[in-house]
Amino acid sequence: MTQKRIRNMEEFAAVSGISRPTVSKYFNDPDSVRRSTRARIEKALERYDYRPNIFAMNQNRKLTKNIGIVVPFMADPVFAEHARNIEQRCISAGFRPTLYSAHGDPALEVDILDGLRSLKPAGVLLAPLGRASDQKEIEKFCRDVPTVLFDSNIEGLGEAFIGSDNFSFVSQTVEYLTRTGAPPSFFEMRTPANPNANKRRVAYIQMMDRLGLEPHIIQIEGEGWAFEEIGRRGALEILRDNRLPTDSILCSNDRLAIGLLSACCELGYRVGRGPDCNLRVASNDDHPFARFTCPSLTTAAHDYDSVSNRSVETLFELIESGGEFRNREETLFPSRLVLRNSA
Amino acid sequence: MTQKRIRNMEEFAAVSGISRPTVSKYFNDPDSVRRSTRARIEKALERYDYRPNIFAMNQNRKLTKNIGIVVPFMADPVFAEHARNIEQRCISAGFRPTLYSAHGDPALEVDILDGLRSLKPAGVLLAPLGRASDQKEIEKFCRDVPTVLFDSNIEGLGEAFIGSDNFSFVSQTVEYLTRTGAPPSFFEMRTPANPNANKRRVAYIQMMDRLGLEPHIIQIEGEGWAFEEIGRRGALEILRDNRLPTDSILCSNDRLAIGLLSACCELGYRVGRGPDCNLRVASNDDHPFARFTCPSLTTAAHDYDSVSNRSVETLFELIESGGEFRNREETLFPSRLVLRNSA
DNA sequence: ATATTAAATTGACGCGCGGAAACTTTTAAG
DNA sequence: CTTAAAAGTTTCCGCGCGTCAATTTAATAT
Repeated sequence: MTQKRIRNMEEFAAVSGISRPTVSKYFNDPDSVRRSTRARIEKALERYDYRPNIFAMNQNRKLTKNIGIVVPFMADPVFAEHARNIEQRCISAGFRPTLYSAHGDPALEVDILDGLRSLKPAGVLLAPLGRASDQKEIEKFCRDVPTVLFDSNIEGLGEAFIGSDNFSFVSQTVEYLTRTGAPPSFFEMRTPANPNANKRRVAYIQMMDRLGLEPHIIQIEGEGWAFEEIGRRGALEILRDNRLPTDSILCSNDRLAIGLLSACCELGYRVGRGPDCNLRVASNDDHPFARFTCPSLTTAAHDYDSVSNRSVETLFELIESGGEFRNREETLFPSRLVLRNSA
Repeated sequence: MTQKRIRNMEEFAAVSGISRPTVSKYFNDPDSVRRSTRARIEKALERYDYRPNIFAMNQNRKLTKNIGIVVPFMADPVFAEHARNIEQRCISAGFRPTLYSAHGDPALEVDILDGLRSLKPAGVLLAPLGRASDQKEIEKFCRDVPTVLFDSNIEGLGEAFIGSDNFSFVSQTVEYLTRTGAPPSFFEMRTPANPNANKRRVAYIQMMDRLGLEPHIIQIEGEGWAFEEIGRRGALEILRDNRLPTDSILCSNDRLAIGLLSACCELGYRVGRGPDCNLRVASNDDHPFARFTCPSLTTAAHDYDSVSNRSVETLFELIESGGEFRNREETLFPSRLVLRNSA
């Protein structure tokens, strides 16, 4: 089938009967050449499996087709899902996405951005670690590379932010819990890694005020990204010491809730809204595993698809408009309450 | 601090007082130059933040410092953990790892390998999808690129395989369950995506035979990588139809077990080894969430660290020995039984 | 048919680096 | 102090492609 191996664009241009500069144009943008020549090139492409040397391509190009996707913690399935969505969309748009995880480590996050810079990416989608992030370094990076932040906002960084509306989350869960039973305490880490956590606490207080109820916040200790274990340990203490004012608890996020449910299980608490239950647990995120906890977790769901879709769209707009927006827009998507069995 | 921006290696060589070819040697291998010159270069490196153009570097080099890491499904925290380990080790060895997930899609797996090929990687660590993988394409890839398989073996593919000893898993869980109670049924997918699943079934039968017990295999329907949901649906049927010969069940893997526990919770089964329990559930893998299920999951744990460490070491050996081994070795690590509360 | 415009060709240069050859300097060994 | 080996320097070429200017060819309009 393949008569001879094509070594470079020169040779490929020869066998396709088109000049090399035109072939080069084609690979940069297939629509930039006439339909007839495009057809000829693609016919040749079928017979000879040539692809331009990616290193030589990117060497001189001002802008590559590379896109960096950086998430804070890949072992969290939420980010794996986001990554999958974003990756696919980038690929279909003709870009070359590369996925990175900071694995919860701010130094690694900086290293990733550093390495990314030398890939001359057309743009970067960054879900930062948050509080732990080295903001100065990220700011430096954003000056050099068109960057869209998602999931976790850092004021002023990046050309845009796309995330979820934390108030929408907490207001719905608080409203539901108070309407159907006792008002909830708020269960969170004392020093949360993620800025969304702070907004959720504020939203909780605001909602309780609005309902004329006394907010009650339980802050547990723990550093790092092992939220389940932190939630479990914290919950064991809380439950043993009987520090809950009511039978209702709202977790800042699902991973903490998973840990809390695990603690409930250990201590023999019955979680749910049945008459024989002694605790109601709700949470925020709709983690992929929230469906499979015991009992299944009532939670406010991210609009994952919208967030990742809009993130990608925004990045494309950013790239097309030369890497800068006039003003930094923050897009927030509301949540959807998912009623399951835990509350 | 930085007097002027360094544009290329030529300029950097000038300011460091070393000739360009020597500087080039340094960047290929810092130990290949004299200590004194290395010191001079690194002193210059502190004052000027120059780094060689990665595209120009890789263009002519026969072998790059790139390493590809391909996992079948990143939303499975097991692979996220593996990836983290492997990434770090590659970086400290001076390589440039890039992480890819096939997201359960065989076509994407092939695309990833295809894209990887054009990165001229020094080597690739591949955890294949398994049954669904396009074996011919993977074979082609392995001919071009030094590849080490891990986690999931495909007979004859890659220069080596590093994984876990499935017999070690199942023998321990079966032995434990039979020693402490009724012999277990084996709960698995009828068409498992992963080849380890088949080996586990065989091991189960073998162990039951050895103990003079009748094996009982429950095969549930379901395609894809949403194991938890598949396990849950399957378990709901099994439990409703009362198709369990004993009160003991061994799941092929933890993700199925998580689904099964979820079903148990829904149907009000009490899982555990207490006198008031009506089901014992054990499993294999020690998934990061196995600690947090209700009840916590008794399972045979992968020696994750050993597998990922040995995989990386093997790949490095492979790279140093020119990309080929005399014979394909398969290294299997035994499991460790983790007793928790589900059995 | 001719004028106009769009697209392709020709020929050439440059990107930043790897690598080789021939030569010079430094280092270590006797 | 001599000598050979090791390391560094100079000079050059090539990698594969982007890109540009000048030119020719093809498509579209008048």
